[in-house]
Amino acid sequence: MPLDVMGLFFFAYRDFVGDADALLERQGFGRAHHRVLYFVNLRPGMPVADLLDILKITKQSLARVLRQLVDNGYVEQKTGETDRRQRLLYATEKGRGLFETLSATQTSRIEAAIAALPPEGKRTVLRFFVGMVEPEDRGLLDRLKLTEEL
Amino acid sequence: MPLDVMGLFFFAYRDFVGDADALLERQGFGRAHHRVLYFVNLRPGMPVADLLDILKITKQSLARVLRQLVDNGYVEQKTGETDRRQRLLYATEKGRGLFETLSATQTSRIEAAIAALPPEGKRTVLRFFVGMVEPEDRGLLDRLKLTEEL
DNA sequence: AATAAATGTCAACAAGGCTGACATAAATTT
DNA sequence: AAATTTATGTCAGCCTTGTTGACATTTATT
Repeated sequence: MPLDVMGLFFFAYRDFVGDADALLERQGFGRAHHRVLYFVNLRPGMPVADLLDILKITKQSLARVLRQLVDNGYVEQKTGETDRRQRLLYATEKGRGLFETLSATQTSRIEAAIAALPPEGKRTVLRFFVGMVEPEDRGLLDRLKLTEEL
Repeated sequence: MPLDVMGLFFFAYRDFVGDADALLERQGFGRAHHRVLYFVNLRPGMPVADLLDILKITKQSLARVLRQLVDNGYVEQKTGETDRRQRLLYATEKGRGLFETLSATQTSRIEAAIAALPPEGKRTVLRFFVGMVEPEDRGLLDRLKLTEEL
């Protein structure tokens, strides 16, 4: 059993998400807000349904977090042009700023970890991650343009 | 910004921990119970303080989860021999069985992901994980013997 | 004998998951 | 045109698993 992979995966993720926690708390936000900010920054104009699919949470859970982000001016919703039922999500200038602040420590942690690897290290790690994702969701990774280095 | 690493890390961890969720629910347990089972299986005889340090949660949070595991016969506590204040944690036969059931799908997912990598792939991934962990906790990884393949 | 350490316990609270029910506007189908 | 489906929102209540603070017990250390 690859117990070492399981354990190190746990520790690595624990410290990866922990980076932003102190900063988030100052805004009265939590990890759920961070995840939304990440995806809204990554692909501006994403409809609510896509975000639900990605986060694999219920619309009621998302609604709570999203409302706080909208009310505080970090995210804005625009009616879709082709389908006017959709609410497309965009980070505001303020939202992009917060996301960059939250990402700063995560970025240096990731870059340092990759810099210590052999030449093809980053590609190998990314391929491992893709391999861990449910096959039916791998197309989503492509659509989000997360697999362009592979 | 290594946005791709952040995103793929999220998806990979989401599906990794998701594997056990359905099985856990049948026992009335959650992810917190799984984490405890993992470490107690990995290093039997671990004192409570070490587990608190690893999980980075409060003793009150751990106590609730631990009590359920003990009450249901998955974990047992033995008084430490050298220091009789300690309660050393051991998985029972039942606890080891549940852990193996929970790990089965995770194990195949990990092994498939690694099999698709180049020869040194597993080492590279493990080194990345270690690099993501807080330097002050890397000694703990060694003590848990999670870094033996490196 | 006094203090510190390892653990447990009670109580109250918060974040962020969940379900179920219902509402509205816009698109699609019949 | 009417009926249905889709995308989204909202209200209400529940659960797990985090949190803090206070206090108790047993054992080790000073």
